[in-house]
Parts: sequence; structure tokens; C-alpha cells
Amino acid sequence: MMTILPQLIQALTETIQSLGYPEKEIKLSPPNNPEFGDLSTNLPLTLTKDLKLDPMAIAETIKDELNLSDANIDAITVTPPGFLNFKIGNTYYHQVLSEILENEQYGRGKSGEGLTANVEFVSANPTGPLTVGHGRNAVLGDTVANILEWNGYDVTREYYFNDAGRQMRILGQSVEARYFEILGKDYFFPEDGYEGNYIKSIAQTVLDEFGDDLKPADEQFKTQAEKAIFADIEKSLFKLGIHFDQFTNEKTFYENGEIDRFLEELKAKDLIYEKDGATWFRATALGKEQDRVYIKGTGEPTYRVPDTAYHRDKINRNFDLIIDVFGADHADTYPDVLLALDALGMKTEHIHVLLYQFVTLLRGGEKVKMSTRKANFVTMDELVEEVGADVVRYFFIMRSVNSHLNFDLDLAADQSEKNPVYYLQYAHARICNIIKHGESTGISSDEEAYDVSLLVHPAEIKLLKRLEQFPSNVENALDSLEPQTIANYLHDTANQFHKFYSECRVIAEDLPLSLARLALVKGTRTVLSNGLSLLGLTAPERM
RNA sequence: GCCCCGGUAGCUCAGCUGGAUAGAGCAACGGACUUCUAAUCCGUAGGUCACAGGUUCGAAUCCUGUCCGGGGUACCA
Repeated sequence: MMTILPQLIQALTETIQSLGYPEKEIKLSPPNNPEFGDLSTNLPLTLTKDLKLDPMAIAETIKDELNLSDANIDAITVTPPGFLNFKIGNTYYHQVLSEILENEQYGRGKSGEGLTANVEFVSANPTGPLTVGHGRNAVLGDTVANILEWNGYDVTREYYFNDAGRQMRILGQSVEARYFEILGKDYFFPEDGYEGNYIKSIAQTVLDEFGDDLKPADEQFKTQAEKAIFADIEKSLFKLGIHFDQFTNEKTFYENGEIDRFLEELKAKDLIYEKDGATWFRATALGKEQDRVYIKGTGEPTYRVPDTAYHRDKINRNFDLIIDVFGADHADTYPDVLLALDALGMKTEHIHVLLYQFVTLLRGGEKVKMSTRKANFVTMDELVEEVGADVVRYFFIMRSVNSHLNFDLDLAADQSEKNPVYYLQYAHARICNIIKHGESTGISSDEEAYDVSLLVHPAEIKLLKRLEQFPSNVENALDSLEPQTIANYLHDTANQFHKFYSECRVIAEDLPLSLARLALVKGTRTVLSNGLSLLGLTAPERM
């Protein structure tokens, strides 16, 4: 079936050509006011200047010249100051419904077919449990990966971590201190050490497994801490329905020589120099305001170095699309990474950074200050335990990444029955119940012929119009990488369904109408269920 | 100082690649269940889209400036 939008654009293009008008990009969009029809274009307004004519007159001329006999257009109108409006015939929407019912995967796009994508997200170092702060990253990354997959991409979900740096060293020392504390021996708790109780239980585990004669600075303190914490992190992610295809360790790039090689190459381009006992990256030579330290006086590289080597590695793995999900605190660092890669002649245009603003947790109306080190945080596990994975995912995905997110714990927990995610799921559950009810009374559109053209009630048509927009909505989410648009779409669709439900009885005396409405209800279920699964939410059959 | 993000209803936020009368949820008020699920629907009330200029036929949306909040500007990540 031909979608109506390209059909209209083509007809308009041909018309302005035959009229000898200059070529313009043609935009068609649904007007706010339904009285103006289903699609409107400002084309006449954009032509006003070139033609030096009244836009209303241009609109009338185009209208008269348009040949839309093949399309399902019921009416074309012209409204001030110069809009051209199209009213789409119900037949078109009836065809859309038939299409949905033939295709369980309605809305799936093909633009990523044959392409690969890498989505790097979470990437929290294993120094403690995942906090709510990591939750936004995790849900965002996983949802974007879902969207890419749904559009045909072969997606690798990747978690990058660092177990060679300062944070991890202090983690090991923290465990070591608790170990000797348990043994009643002298111990040294590091400045900036990790204070959480989980450190003590890791120390106890080390004691149980390795005995009481470990010496200070034994590797096992750090190794066991990392192992235990990583196991917890993976468990927490699993509860949110998130899994990773690959974990990449920063250490790899030291061991395989990539970092040395990378530094050598920059040096060959005179982008590396020594000053004040440190090694610097000459970013100013590439247009930046200041140079950056690459290797500290202590001999330890700064995080930019392995990060850059890691990104080079991702580029070399030949993904068609590379996505990094970072918190706002990384806003200033990734440009340096890209800069160094550009300087080495690597292509970076296919790297997209998804930068999200921070989450503020509210409890009892108060901001909850969080620090992993101080163990003063709300973990993802606690949150998921309290409100459930669906609510957590929906809360994190329903807002734009550019917005600071206030997560009110009391609201999420206490008023969970009024949570918007239930609104969507309830629509799905209602649908399932209607279908079940139909079957119990011997009415099923699976078994009997139905006639979609019986759907003419305004509530039915409005719902159909929503369903028709699902594919373009998904496409839009893919292009913009803004998953909240899908959440918004689903909310509107559920709203249209609930209205339909309250106005139109599905299973009723009129058998042909019942069957047609049952078909509409099933089409709605397909859209809701596909949309919910894109967001990683469950689609319950009962609530 | 400079850079990034935000400022829209009482609260949390959509809408922002310029369109026609600015929306939702929560909170408030008033209606609708002998009916396929009332976790729903209908209605009322609620706005100087931070402020000031500019561009345009048209600005919440684009540009400039100011103010406020968050983040960054580390030899932390």
C-alpha cells in the first residue's frame, strides 16, 4: 500500500513543476485544528516571495492544478493566510488497519538493515552498586539500542570499564582496610575510601575464601571487590531487562599496546609535549582553548588517553553507527576524544554522543545528595524493588535527555497506581480482555470475515489516525535518537483507545460492527504491544 | 570569565528542523460504573511560554543580550 504522505509530496512537486514555480522543500503535517483536515502544507506561503503573488491566490492555483485522483483525498481546502489542507478519506485508514492486521511487526523500519551499530552505555566503574544516577543512562542506552534493532540494525550493547585507575585502587585499599579491621589488626582506611557496608561484606568474603594471612596490598582485595561488585551490577541490570553483549576493559588497551601506539602517532604529528613533569596533548594546535594533560606526573595517564584508544578501537571494528551515552559531566571531555581521533585521520562522523542531564532524587520533598564513595545513595535495586522495573524504565525514558529529571521517590512509590505507565498498560490489558470476552461469546475476527469500512464513528477514525502515525513516529525517534517521543506517542494512542472504549461498545448485538471493532482493537493491541516492547516495558494481559 | 543544558499551568514536564485557538499527568472542583476492567471517561478552573530586543506574512520554537537554576571548565572519571 502506498503511504499517503509521499504520494501527496509527489503530486505537489509535479504541480509546482508544471506551473513553473521554483522548487521548494515540501512539508506536510497534521494541523492542530482538525477542522483544517488531516494534513496541511505551507507551500503557498513559502512561494509568496519568489512569485510576488498573494499566497491565497497561489494556494488556489495549486489546488486547481493538483491531480490527486489516485489518492484517498476527500477534500482540499485553502485557508488564510495561505495554507493548503487535505482531508484524507476514511478508506485510507481502513487500508492501514488491514495492513496492521497482516503484520505483527507493524511499525518496524528497514533503514538499518545490513548495518551495524554499537551502543556504549552504563560504563560505570565497579566501585559500588548501580545508583539511580546510573539508571537514566542504563535505560536510555538500552531503549536506543531497542530502537536501532527495531529498525534493522545489528546492535552490540557494550559496557566499558576501568579497573586500572585511581578509583579502583582506592576500592582495593578500602576492602583491605576492612579485612584487617575484621581481623582486629591495625589498618589504614584510605582518604576518599569507599565507606559502604558492601565493602565490609566483600572483605568478609575475601577472608572466607583466602584465609587470614593475606598481606597488605595483596591483589585479591581489588580483584575480589571487582568480581563481587560486577556480579551485583549485572544482576541489577538484569532486573531492568538489560543485558550486554560485550564488556570492554580499559586494561586491554594498555596490554595490547594500543595506548603506546596512539601516543606515538600523536607525537609524530607533534601533538604531544612534556611540561612540568607531565605529558600534554597539544589541543590548542587543533583550535581548542587549552592543552590537556595526557600523562600525569605520577606516570598515570588521564582518562582521556584510554578513552581515546577505546574509541579508536570501536571505529576500527567498523560499526556503521557508534553511540555513546554520557551524563552531562562528560560534556567537555568527549570533544577532546574526537579531536585526537580526527587529528589521526580517523572518521568520527558516525559517532553520536547522547548527553543526558542529571537526575535529581527527591524524597520527602528534599533533594537526596548522592555519593558512591560516602555510600549515601539510593541503589537501582532498591528503586526497582520499590516501584517495579516498568515504572523505573518509563520514568527514565519519558523525558527529554536535555531536561533535568526530578525523580520523586515518594510519588513513584506511593502513587504508583496513578503512574502514567499503567495508563498504557491498562489500555493493553483492556484490549486483551475485550478479545477474550468476544471469544467467550463466540465472536472472533480471526474466524469470521470482517468489514473495516464499517468503522466510521469519530472515535474509531481518530484511533485509526493515531495507529497510522506509528511508523513515522518510530522513524522520527530513530533519526532524532529521542526515545521520549515514543512514550508520548503511546500515551496519546492509549488515550485515543480509552476514549473509543467509552464511546463504542465492541462486543454487541450488531455482529458485523462487532467484528470490525474487534479488528480495530486488535490493530491497537499490535501498536501498543510493539511500542511497549520498544521501551522495554511489559504488556500485561490482565491488570 | 568561558562552554553545554534548562526556565512553558500550583507541581513534574511534553511541544522547539517557525505555522493557524500552547498541551498532558499530578494537585483542585463537578459529573459518569445493574454494561467488553472506573488503573477509565466527560466537564470546570488554571498561562505575560523567565525578561528585553531582532528576523519573518507568522516566534514557545530561530538570532542577540540580560536574569535565574544545573553541569563542566582538574595532573578526578
